[in-house]
Amino acid sequence: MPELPEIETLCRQLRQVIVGAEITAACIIDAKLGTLTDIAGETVSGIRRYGKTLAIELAGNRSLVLHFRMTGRLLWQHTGNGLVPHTRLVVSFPHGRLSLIDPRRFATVTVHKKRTSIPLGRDPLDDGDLSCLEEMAQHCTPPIKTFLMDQHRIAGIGNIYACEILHQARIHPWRGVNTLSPDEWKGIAEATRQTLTRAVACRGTSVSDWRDLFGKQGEYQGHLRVYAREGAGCYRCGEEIIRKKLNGRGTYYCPTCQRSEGGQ
DNA sequence: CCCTATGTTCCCAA
DNA sequence: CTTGGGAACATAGG
Repeated sequence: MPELPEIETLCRQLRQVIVGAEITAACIIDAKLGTLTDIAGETVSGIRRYGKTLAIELAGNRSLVLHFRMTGRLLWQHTGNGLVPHTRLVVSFPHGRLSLIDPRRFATVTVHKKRTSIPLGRDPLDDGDLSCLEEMAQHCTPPIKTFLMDQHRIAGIGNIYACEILHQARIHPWRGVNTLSPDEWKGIAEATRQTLTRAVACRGTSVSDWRDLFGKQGEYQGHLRVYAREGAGCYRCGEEIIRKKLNGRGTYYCPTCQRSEGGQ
């Protein structure tokens, strides 16, 4: 579920709520998550994001590292009501508690020592300069959409935003990366920066499960131009939006706006 | 029963 | 060795 804009939303909201606070207890509800070394008594010193990975940094130079996979999310509650369905982990603070909710149970939680070093590619928001992408692409041939979603190259783009970025840049998802011109790369970099920035401003995309830290839906679903719009008209040219599979993922695009050689 | 789902990793074949 | 595809993970919803 959550891609870069959704994790960034959680990051910003968590900074307002738990930085400087002391963890009073951490309770694993779903044994599949494994066991957490004791973090009770630790103070939260900061929140960081690495692509789609979220790290809650602790003063004792460890961090709680979360990956939400498909359906994971976090919920902050001031009051100690009953657990909402699918709660897998609860971290308690004096002024409220943080729950990890995850119907499909793919999410992971680990405690890392010191500064987490996670082998990920460049962050499209933190490192504004994406000109390195063109260079990386010279030595490989995958379709541009596959390339954008490869977390070791650029970290944070998933299926929804890959589709949206390529529509904005007017590039066909199947286009081989080694066939793109410098101008097209500029367009992709710009579309990436703009799409992700706007999605963050909207607190993410709630097409199904996604909710922010306080249980509220995001608003970017109202701005989607191709994702989940199969058969509907392209807002730019009126053509019907197509959906085909690429690497097993539903891939939405406009066959007119995103026409190009080398594609299906 | 069928298919789909915002992610990642592993296995196997070419 | 590399690349690409599919399955697996587990669950809900249409």
